Amino acid sequence: MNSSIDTSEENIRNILTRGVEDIVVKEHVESRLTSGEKLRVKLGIDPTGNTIHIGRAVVLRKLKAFQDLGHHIILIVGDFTAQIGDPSDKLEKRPMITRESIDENLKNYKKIIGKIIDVDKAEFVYNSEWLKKLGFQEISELAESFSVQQMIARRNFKERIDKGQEISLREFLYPLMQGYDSVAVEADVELGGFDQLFNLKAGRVIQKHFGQPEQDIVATAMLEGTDGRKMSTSWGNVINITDEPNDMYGKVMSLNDNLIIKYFLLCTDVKQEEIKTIEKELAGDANPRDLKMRLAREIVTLYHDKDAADKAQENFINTFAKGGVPDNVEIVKVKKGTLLADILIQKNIVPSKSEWRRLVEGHSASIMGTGKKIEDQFEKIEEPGVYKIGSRRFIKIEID
RNA sequence: GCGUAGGUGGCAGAGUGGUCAAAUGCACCUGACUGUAAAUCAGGCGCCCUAUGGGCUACGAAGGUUCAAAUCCUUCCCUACGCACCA
Repeated sequence: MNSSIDTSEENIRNILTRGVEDIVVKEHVESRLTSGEKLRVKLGIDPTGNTIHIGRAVVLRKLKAFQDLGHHIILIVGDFTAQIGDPSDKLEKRPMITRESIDENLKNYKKIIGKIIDVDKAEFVYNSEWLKKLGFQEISELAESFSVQQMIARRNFKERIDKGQEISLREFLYPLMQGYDSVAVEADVELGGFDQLFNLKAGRVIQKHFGQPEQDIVATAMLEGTDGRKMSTSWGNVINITDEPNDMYGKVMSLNDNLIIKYFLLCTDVKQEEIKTIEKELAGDANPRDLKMRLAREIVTLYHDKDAADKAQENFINTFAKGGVPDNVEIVKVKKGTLLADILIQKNIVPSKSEWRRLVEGHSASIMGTGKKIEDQFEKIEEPGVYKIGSRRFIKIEID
């Protein structure tokens, strides 16, 4: 019995339900959590990205919940596996990554991840440490535990096969490696996104092979991006946990209405009963905007602080609801008579003169407060003021 | 290695000598409408030029044929699929 372990029923229930898509051997984890043992909780992290978005944060927050209960958390840095490319979240082969960029990224990663978990109390290990040492004999033995049928039945692989796309044999080895990680750290529980389920389960198989007790698995729900599609950096529908408050707030506000509840559930600490109330309000005649504002505040507070959230909200209301000026507008001093287009391009507000011409033709540029639209692409700056281009690009111009 | 089909704008995908800065869809930008969005409708979507016009760059790379090439030829590079090799 370890007295530092929190075994309260409510917390345990929360940890096993909220944002959880699937649990393998639910009763088993439940009883272990209740037992007061200090569990070794594993999460594999991918050191290739340089940002963390709130979709990935879901599983990290789950890890944090385990940490808060007093369990030992272990983050496996997949430096070895990254060289192969995890097929779980892609329908295509992933490019392999170099050693140097992994080191570089980890430093960065730790800093970011510190916003969620207590990095000092967490254990970080590189999986190359043990995977590098495996010889062909061991690998063959590991491979014995899986069948080709199992592999090709996986959704990701199956889709690729159906499309006639190539699957490298080494991609089949990925689950073996991730599974072996569990053996190396003697994991009691492994966390992961629902898309990882196959790999997570592989850990059980391999642990069994090595005579270890099988780990339990907690697979978290997947979070859609702001537009409702899969969250992906290349779609631009991503909220990064390192985003500036105003930016983060704005992105949450641009969320599809039907994702509000899911975001509350997966991305905030708002109590579940309270979320139920919000759900009712949403079904009633509440303005979704207001609930979204609440959501945005919660999220900004989580990754920045309450003060930043207040300011971001004020800024949002001011800029979008009232059509005012955001508080972080860039200010430039220019000489009277300067070509407006030159300034805008120089400041990267507008990418090219052609683009600027189109914007002017579309009546998208104006001087705030004066109601003056800019109708001439060769407009010269005659008066100071805040120039608004489109709905969200601003620049404050002062006469030098 | 042999064979086949291909490599086109952010992506998908038409075009196969001039009418092609390149259809269409997605994404993106702008306007209208709204409740911040979404949906819808309208416009735009290589760059440059004070321009209902002109120039430049672009269809894997390099050369060539032609008055004219994304389109034809040559070489090269790359991708997928099949066959062969491994047996």
